[in-house]
Amino acid sequence: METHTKNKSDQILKAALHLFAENGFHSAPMSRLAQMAGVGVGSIYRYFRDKNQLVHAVFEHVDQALTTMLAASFDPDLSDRDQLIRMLTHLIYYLHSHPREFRFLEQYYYSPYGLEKKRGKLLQENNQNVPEPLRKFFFGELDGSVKKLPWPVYQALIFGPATFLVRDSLAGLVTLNDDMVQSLARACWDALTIKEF
Amino acid sequence: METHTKNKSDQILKAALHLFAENGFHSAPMSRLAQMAGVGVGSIYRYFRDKNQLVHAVFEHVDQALTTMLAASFDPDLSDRDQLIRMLTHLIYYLHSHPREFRFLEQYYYSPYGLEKKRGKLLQENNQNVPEPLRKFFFGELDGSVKKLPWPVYQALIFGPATFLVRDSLAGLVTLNDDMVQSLARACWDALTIKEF
Amino acid sequence: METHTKNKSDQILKAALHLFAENGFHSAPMSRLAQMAGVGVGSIYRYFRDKNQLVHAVFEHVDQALTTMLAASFDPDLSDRDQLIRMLTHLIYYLHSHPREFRFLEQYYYSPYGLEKKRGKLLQENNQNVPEPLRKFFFGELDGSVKKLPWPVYQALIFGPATFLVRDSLAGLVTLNDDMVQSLARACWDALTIKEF
Amino acid sequence: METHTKNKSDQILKAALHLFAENGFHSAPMSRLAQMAGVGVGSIYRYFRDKNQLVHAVFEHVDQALTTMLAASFDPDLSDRDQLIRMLTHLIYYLHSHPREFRFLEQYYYSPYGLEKKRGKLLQENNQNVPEPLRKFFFGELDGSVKKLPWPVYQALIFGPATFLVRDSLAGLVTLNDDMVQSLARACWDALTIKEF
DNA sequence: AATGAATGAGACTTCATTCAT
DNA sequence: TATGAATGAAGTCTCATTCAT
Repeated sequence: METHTKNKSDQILKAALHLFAENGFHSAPMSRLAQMAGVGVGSIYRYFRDKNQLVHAVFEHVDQALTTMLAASFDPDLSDRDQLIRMLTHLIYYLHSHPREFRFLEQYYYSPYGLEKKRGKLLQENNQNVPEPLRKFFFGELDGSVKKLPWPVYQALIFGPATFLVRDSLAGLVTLNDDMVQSLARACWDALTIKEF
Repeated sequence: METHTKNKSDQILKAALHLFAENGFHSAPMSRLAQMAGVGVGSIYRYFRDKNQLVHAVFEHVDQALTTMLAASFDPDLSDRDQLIRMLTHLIYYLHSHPREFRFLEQYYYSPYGLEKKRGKLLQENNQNVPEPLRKFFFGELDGSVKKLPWPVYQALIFGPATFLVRDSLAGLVTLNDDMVQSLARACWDALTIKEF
Repeated sequence: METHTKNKSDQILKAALHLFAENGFHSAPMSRLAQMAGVGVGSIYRYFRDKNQLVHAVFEHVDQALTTMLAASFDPDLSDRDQLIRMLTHLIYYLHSHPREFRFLEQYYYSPYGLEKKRGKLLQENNQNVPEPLRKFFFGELDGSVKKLPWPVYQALIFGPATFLVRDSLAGLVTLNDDMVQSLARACWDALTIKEF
Repeated sequence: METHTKNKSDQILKAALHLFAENGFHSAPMSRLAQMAGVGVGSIYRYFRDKNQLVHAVFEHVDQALTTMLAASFDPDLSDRDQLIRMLTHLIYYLHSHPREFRFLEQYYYSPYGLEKKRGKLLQENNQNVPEPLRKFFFGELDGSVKKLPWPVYQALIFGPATFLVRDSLAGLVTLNDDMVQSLARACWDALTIKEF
């Protein structure tokens, strides 16, 4: 009974993620949310100032989990190429197996909510959230045969395809399989490296 | 005297695009929309059954313009590589110079509205909207040194990075320049082709 | 093409009767009404000041037809008893075979529309609409074994049962047959006459 | 302190009865209704799903009270004739002294609202609402000199005249007095019984 | 701390009526 | 005379938020 408060706040966050992802922010009344979380409507306001703040809190929560997962995917023994492929593979499978989180993030980023938070983006230049060992993958500080590219291009090349694929998969347009994931991750590496003639 | 305000239905569509892109679907009351279009509220309902239908109509409109632009970017004299680079370049500049359309499309796709329309996606396998000469770029029917890839991977590699970059640009995180656009487009081609040692 | 105007007004009246009876006054938009009548919306307003007046006009129309039918049911050769039975029989069959008129009248009488028109009631004491030969049946000026009754009671005893029965019939609660009609009409006569011990 | 305003749901029901009876369903906006009930608009929707359901709820309420009153009019010591007369007398006086209820019922029955509820009619064959001791009066299971009549005819003869009279009375066409009520109730009995020569 | 009844601003939509053609 | 596009007042209903218990 000690972590009572923490539990209640988590229940709310969980219900919110569920409802937001499934119905969109605007078809997720606080009342239904409270019901789903098993708490009173008023209680939500004890933990979150208002609905806006709740939305942002859900984002932080989901974002945090994603970052943690990415950091855990790091293996110092791998080459840069293998590490990149590993990270992308993990990313794709994670998002694919967490469809609520993915759907939430998409709605969040591309809605007015997300724009308020422009500067909170995961992939921003000196974003403290990026786990140290992965920084070089985010900002293009790789060596060897890797092209010198502006970092935004670098990020676009790495993360654009992965999210695009997961999107199609969750939309039901594609059935994901290992072959797709592998070939996509390898192609991303190819995009970064210099072609030899 | 009849031509000073285009079609009334177009005025509405235009105002809707504006408001939806700027404020999101749910902060765009029909009343404000009518005001911005310079028509009575009731008039909107003469042209569009309800708000939902208006949203979809705006999508069709924007989607159509985008498709037309892409088709116009085709030049039969170019090699596949150059044609791909040209198409991506046009796409990026178009989206960048039509921020309302881009913002609208993103909100639309990643909102419950867009999901209703899942199967209407621009990039779907036998989407009639894809202009004929560009089909090979959408579905990976390129030859030479191009990898055999599942088409969803193919599309992800081509369109993922471009939209990712435009997104960052319009979010104010990046200032787009020709160098970025060129290097991104070239890298996309590299992602598709076989590395030679 | 000569009676063009008359026709148009009648078309409107007819469509109005149809729609009012079927949907109720408030689910009968002028636009649908115009459409059903095959005229423009604006045209209705050339023949009727506004919707209210149209409703009243439909009433006059229906009321007129009913009165005419009743008058035609009079046969000077019959005894008072047989004449009453004949009149009630005709009334019941008429209403039953004109369900739209019946439903309209009921809605009209028991709605605010009808109350405005209180004094227009068919059965009012010196209502000019009551056909002369039938006045004695409406106001109790019958002789022989007929009770002396206040005229409102008189009317209630005659018309109350008939309308009640038709109501149930049109509501689908009862399937009308000749036996019912006959026994009801005879019972009405019995209600008016003195019981002998 | 809790008893000074009955149940909030009852306040709403009462205001609704008032407004519906006086103005008709369609001139009784939820806002005015809320105001009259002394509650916020939103509160109505806590107790009733929508306006339709409110209308039906008012009906149930009124119908219940009427049935209760009728049941209370039963006196086992009276002959069938006296009991019928007593019941009709009570009915007439009740309706006359509850004009709002009467006006509401009429509007309800003869409007699309009532038709939805066709089969809920008070006088339907095996309506559970009919109080047991009165069933024989509703369905014609009387003996002695009473005619064998189809039950719809039976009901029409009993209830048709009474409601007809009250209607005229409340419409201001007649001033009700005991003589009228008595003579009407007796005549109803006469309508049911066999004439002896 | 927790609750949920109460609230009312504001959203969407309908439809009687007008008026320029 | 006939039309129907245009209008906006008014109606129904939702839901974020408050506050007394």
